[in-house]
Formats: sequence, C-alpha cells, structure tokens
Amino acid sequence: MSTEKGPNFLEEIVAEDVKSGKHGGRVLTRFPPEPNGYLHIGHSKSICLNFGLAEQFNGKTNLRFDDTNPETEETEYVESIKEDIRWLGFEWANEFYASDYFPQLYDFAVSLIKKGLAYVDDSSADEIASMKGTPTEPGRNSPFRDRSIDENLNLFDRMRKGEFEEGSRVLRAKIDMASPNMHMRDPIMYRIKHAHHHRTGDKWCIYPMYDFAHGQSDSIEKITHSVCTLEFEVHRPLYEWFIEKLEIFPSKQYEFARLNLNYTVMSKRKLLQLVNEKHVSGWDDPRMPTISGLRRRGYTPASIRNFAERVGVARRENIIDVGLLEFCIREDLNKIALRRMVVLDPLKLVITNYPEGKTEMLPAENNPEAEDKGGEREIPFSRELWIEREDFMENPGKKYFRLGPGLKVRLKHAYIISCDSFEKDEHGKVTQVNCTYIPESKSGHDTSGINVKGTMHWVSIPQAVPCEVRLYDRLFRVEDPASAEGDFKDHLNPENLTVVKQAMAEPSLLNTSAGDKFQFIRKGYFCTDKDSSEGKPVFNRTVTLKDTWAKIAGKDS
RNA sequence: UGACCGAUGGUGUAACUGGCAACACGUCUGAUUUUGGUUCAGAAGAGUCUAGGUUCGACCCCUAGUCGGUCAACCA
Repeated sequence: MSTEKGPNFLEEIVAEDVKSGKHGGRVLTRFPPEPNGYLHIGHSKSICLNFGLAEQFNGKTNLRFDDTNPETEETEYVESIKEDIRWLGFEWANEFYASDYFPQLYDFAVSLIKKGLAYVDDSSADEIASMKGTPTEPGRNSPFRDRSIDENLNLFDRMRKGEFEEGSRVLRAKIDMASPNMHMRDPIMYRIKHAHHHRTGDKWCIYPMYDFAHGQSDSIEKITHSVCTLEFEVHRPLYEWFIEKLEIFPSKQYEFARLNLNYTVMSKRKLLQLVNEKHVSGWDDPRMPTISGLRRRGYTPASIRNFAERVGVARRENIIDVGLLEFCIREDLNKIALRRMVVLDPLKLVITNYPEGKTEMLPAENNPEAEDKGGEREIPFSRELWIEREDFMENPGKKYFRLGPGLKVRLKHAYIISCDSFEKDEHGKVTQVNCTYIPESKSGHDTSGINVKGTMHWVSIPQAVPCEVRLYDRLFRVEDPASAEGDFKDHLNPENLTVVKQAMAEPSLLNTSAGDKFQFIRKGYFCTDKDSSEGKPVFNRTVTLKDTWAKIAGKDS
C-alpha cells in the first residue's frame, strides 16, 4: 500500500523492534480517544497510523476510551467514535476503557504511597499552582509533602470514601519540584470529583489524571508502541517514571506531529463551539472537518485513508493544504461516481426546429471511467430544455466555448445546436435562448461532420426534477483561523454554504438514498443528503471539478 | 534570562543511514477528449535555516547562532 517513499520514522522503530525480537516481535498499538467530542480528520491520521502500523507488522490495535474526566464525557461520543473508526475501515482487537482500570489504578496509587513516592496534599488549586513555579523558576515543596506513609494511606482511603469535598485534597507524586520539566514537579495523580461517570456511575469520587491513567492503561494492556502527538512529548519522562516506579510492563511512548489543515480549525473545543453556537448544524455538518461531517459531505473512507497516507508522518509541524484532501476525494469519486446532469442555475433554451410535444429517450453512459461505462440509463430530450445560465454569454470572448449568438455547441448525449437569438426582460436579464438543432448530429450517430469545441449539460424541462442543492465552500476565509487576529469565529467564511433551492435534475435523480454519490457533469461531485424527502431530493456538493475555465476566465478579468 | 523538540522547492514527505536531492499535491506548456473533467507527454521550481568544523566527500556527524513549536488545567 505504501508508495515508493521510504518508511516513516515510526515504521523504522517498529521494524527494528520486531527484528531485534523485542516483546517477542509482538506489536500492539492503541487508539485512545477521550469521549468528549466527535472525531475529526486529524484523528483519522492517528487512526490510520496506529491501525496501519499494527497491520503492517502483524500486530493488533486496541480501542481504548480515555474516560477519566466524568464532567465532559458522554456515551453519545463513545458511539460516534466507534462508528467513525469502523466506517474508516478499521476493526479493533479489544474495546477497553480507562475507567475499567480504576480499581487497578487505585492499587497502583496505594503502592506508590507505600514506597513513599506519593502524598496527599491539602493545598488548594491556587496554592498548588503558585508553588509550582514557572518554566524558568523552580517550584517550592508543599507543606504536606512529608506526611507519613500511614497518614497518606489513611487520607487517600478517605478521599476514596467521599469524606472530603471536591477540590479539597489531591494525591501527588513525590518527584522534584525543581525539575526543569514542569510535569515532573509533583504532578497530581488523583483529584476528587463528586461527579457521575458515564460508565462507573457514582462508584468513584476520585478520578486519576491523564498522566496517572494513560501510561498505566498502556502498560496494563501491554501496549508495545504508544503513539501520540508532539504536545505529549514533555509528558514522556513522567510516563516512564510511573512505569519504572510501579515496576510494570514497559510500554514506550512515541510522538509525531499532528495533522493541521488550512482554512479550518481542528481542536475539539473550537469545533464544539461552532456546534453550540449554531455556526453549523451539528457535529456532522458537511462543513465540519469531523469524520462524520466529511462522511455526510460525500467523502469516502478510501479517500481519507489515502490522504492520511499521502500527508506522511514526521515530527515537524505542518499545515496541509486542503487541496490535497480535495485531490484525494476527486481521485476516488472519479472512478466510482455515477454521472448525472443537473442544472443549478436554470436558463430556458428552446429548440425552435424540434417538434412540439415530442420526447426522445437518449442513452447515456453512467461512468466513462468504469470498465463497462457503468452501464447506461436513458434521459428524455425535448424541445424545451434547462441549461446553465453561465453557459450562455451575450458577448462571448474568443476563448469561450459555450453558447452565444451564432455559436454552436454539443448538448451532452444529444445534438449539436446553434444559437440563433435570445430574449431579455426589462432588467436586461436573459430569459430565453433560441436555438436550432442539427438532426444528423445525434450522439453516437453523428454524420454532420461538424466539430464543436464545447459540450454542455442540460435537462429536459417537462421531466425535470426540482431539487435542493447545497454548495459548500471552505469554512473559514483565512488559512489559519486559530492564530488569526481576534476570535477565530470572526473569520468564518460567510459564503461557506450556498443553498440552491430549486435546481433542475434529470429524472433518474428522483429516487436516491442518502449517501449515494454522483458527479453532476461539469459541476462537481455530489451526494444525496439525509434531509431528502419523497419527491424532493437534497444534494450536498462534496467538491467541485477541477475548473480550468475558471482559471482562464479569472486571468482575463 | 529555562528545558525539550524541530528546520529540505509554494505545500507535504523521501534520500539505500556520509557518495552533489526524489516522489506526491500545486503551478505552467502541449496532446487527447461528446464533462474546459479524466488520461497522456513535458517543463519550471530547493542546492537542504546561517556560520564554522570533522571528512577525499555532509541534507545526514560536531559546535555556535537564527527562526519556529511545546511546557506553568484538580483537561486529555
């Protein structure tokens, strides 16, 4: 599957470990989401990496929910995360929860207390923070740091029993308040939270912190390679300290640079804000970079996996151009999407020499890229058609291959027509184009000998199916909204959604199912949205086609 | 004024681990085309952050500097 490129640094590490027989050549990775939001495209890089690494070395991957903060976590998120991973095409060996390990973690904590390596601190959050120092100044020891082991044991037990108020005490590791690494300055292991947990209910009122849960969970599961993003790098010494002092399975942590995409935001906090403040319709709004949003937008699992492969893995900060994501989905959809004709901005065209009331059924291939052309369908042709308003120009330039007074053009799957005249209303808006067709130029039986430069899509008016089409554009109008001036929401693209209330589709589009994927010829890739109703389909634009003409036209003006 | 990490065309990732930089996206030509799509052929674009050093030879090793990122939540 991998290209001719060399292996990434993680593949090299794992390959070496396997070769040297570390852990008997066993490879076990894990994907550890916190169920406090939906998965996004950045997670898909991590998913592909973790599952891909295991697959590549005959290993397995666990799905483990890092659910140690009951206040933000919900079952809804658990379900969506599982759905998204499966949709991407991965299956986990085990479904685990950090909360499953609460009893074990508690015992680990007790053993550290017994070794004199952890203590209960009665200081307030503010006091702890002020004693912590800063990155450039060392911290100070807590006055509770040297409590006896027995007192610590007693206090920790009472913390668990719920004898103390939330925030009144914490359990801390006794390491080094002067460490240049802030995370080693007696990090908090447990805090009191009288909160209901989505899985353990009210059984616990003390919860372990990330640093005293993640590495231990890895170790309990005997994870061989614990892959995470760069910001956890400073946690690694602590990750290793706990494992060493606890004398448990030595999982190893490796960090890589997270995925960043331009013109969007990628933090769950920001995405949650967009949802809560109704800037989008939900986590699965097609404008969202969430996996569910991309799915609804029309992205395929293959395209996303391919994208993850192409962006590579390294330890360098990066910003990927959304253009690459778009390339990946076009590449996939070009091969599989059924071609259909839909006019988004209808302009009436009358073929004056075509008999009134006559209807011809014309065969049309479903996909020129497919082996058997994807089979055929028949589309009705008649005297009155809808064409795209932008396909007619009153005063066309030399490079314009479409319709204009005196110009000839091919109607896709039908005839060559010649434009004779057009009509305008009092505002100067073109209301109708009049053409004559050339009977001998019928598609597939063309004996006219005429060659035209342009081919246009069209829809027969009597049989046209009105539909709603949602045109999505980039969510933000600046490349990096998160670091742009002001609030990131100030930079939302006001035109990130254009709803076409009444586009005109060919009849075959009347009955489709949510998720069905099409290429509306010359307009882009679209998919049926779940908001469709009987007789009134709704389509989402996944991505436009590459548009060379737009480039040319843009240059001229 | 700290510690840690990073730096290769516009973007991202490579370079057989020291033998004068490749692949993909993008860009630009041209061909083909009943989608200004696809496909095909080709081109431009970096001399590898800077300065020293080691070496016959450095993107790769060493030193110093510059720039960027991360770290001071009872979040993960």
